[in-house]
Amino acid sequence: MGSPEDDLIGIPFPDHSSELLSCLNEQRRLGQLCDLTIRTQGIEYHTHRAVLAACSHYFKKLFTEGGGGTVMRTGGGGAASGGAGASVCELNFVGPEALGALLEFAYTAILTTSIANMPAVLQAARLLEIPCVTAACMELLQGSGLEVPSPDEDDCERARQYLKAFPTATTTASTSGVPNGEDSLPQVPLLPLPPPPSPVAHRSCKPRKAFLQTKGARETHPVPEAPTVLTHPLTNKEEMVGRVGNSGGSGLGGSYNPPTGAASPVDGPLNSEVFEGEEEEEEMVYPPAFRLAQSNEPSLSPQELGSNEDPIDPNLMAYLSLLHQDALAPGPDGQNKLVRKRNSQMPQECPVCHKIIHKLPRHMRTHTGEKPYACGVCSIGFTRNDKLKIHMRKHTGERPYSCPHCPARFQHSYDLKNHMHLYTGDRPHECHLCHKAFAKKYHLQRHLKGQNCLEVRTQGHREHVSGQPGLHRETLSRKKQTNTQKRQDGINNK
DNA sequence: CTGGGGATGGGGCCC
DNA sequence: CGGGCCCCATCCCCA
Repeated sequence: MGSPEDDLIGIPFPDHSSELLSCLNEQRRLGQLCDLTIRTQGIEYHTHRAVLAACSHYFKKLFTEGGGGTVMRTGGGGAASGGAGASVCELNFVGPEALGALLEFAYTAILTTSIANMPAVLQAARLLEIPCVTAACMELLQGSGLEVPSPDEDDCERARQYLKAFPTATTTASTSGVPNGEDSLPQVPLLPLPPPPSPVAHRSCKPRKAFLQTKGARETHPVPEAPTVLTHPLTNKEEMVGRVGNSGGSGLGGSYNPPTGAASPVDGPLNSEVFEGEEEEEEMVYPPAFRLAQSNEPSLSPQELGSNEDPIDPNLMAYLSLLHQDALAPGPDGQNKLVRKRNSQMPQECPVCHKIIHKLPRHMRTHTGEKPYACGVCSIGFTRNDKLKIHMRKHTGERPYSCPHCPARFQHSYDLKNHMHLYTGDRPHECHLCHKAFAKKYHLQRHLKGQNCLEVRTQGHREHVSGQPGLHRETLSRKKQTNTQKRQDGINNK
């Protein structure tokens, strides 16, 4: 009998985690199985405790160290009925926009927010103890030359107090789950609420405001801080908005669409900070992915550009946001533009994978998933025109690379090069263990990876031989002989 | 298991 | 600064 490890196989399902998250997000959108309602400044969000606890240390403490676990049982009965009867958290120390963005992040791994709202999101991420978001926001703000706000002590204290008071704070919500007035929700003894302006509003955002004004790209939308548009194509926001029939909100809360039917967060206190005198909506310069999503080009749908199954790298979002900023950069500053232009011609470090790339825009399409060049025959999309051109050879039958020694013709130059190995006898890829040589590197890799190399097998056994009595040296040597014989036969046949 | 062709993706370089 | 080409890597399929 072998060891237990011999009997166990592990079958990976790489998509499982993303699909799981996607399902949870769907449940959240439909209000299904939600066992918690978060309320902040009159806005309610239905959500799942487990998801929050998995993302946020604060929520984890809230639900596990406090009395949340026991309370949850009281509200658990309603969970299956679509969130009715779920527990309610009052988190008035976090603004609705920031909370919406963080919830979106928790369920999609995509942080969708505006540069202007970034400080509020940062503060919320700090309070809720979501380190990766905190780090990403700080990096983005620093990279943008914006002020990184220091933690708000008042909010921190309120968060702490809420954490302490939580065991007695949660209870069942109204059966409807809809904020249909001030139903008798027990309130957590919190510090006095600040006046309506959200944390965003009362923070030192004047420089940012001026910054955005000089960008001249803020608009007359009801939301003073539209989410960074660059994130739109990379989340399936349009689809989501469309599905719930909310055509109005482009803000974070609006995109989240809390299923309560309550006033959209876009109508929140932030509106008090509507920028004045910015009536003209300038044409925004979007990154290619967004242009595609906006246009009628046939290649990409928003889902293809980025879906829940394909969460965008935070660094990519930062890059896109910076692109967006560049697009909004003040025109008269010719020098800055010159610098940017020159930089764009030089090899640049990819903000996502950190490789040095000569043609960064082209490279970025590999991260955004943009495939603007679609085959007219089979509709396959390509990131580059030259790839489409090569692909078209498949349909046209064109084989421009012909072998000088035989009638063989190839679609790809590299295939011809591989083919030429036949005549040169060149086998440049040699196994360093068994010294078997291969014409193609991949064959060597397959040789090693597939445990085809006798030496790999042998070494592997030497390493585990003490723990694996089931295999004997005798067997190994027999196999070795067989393989050697086979190789000899092959050579002789040739 | 190996060899060969096909297909696709990505980077560098030149124009 | 994008288009086009070349080269390379990787994977798949099939004999």
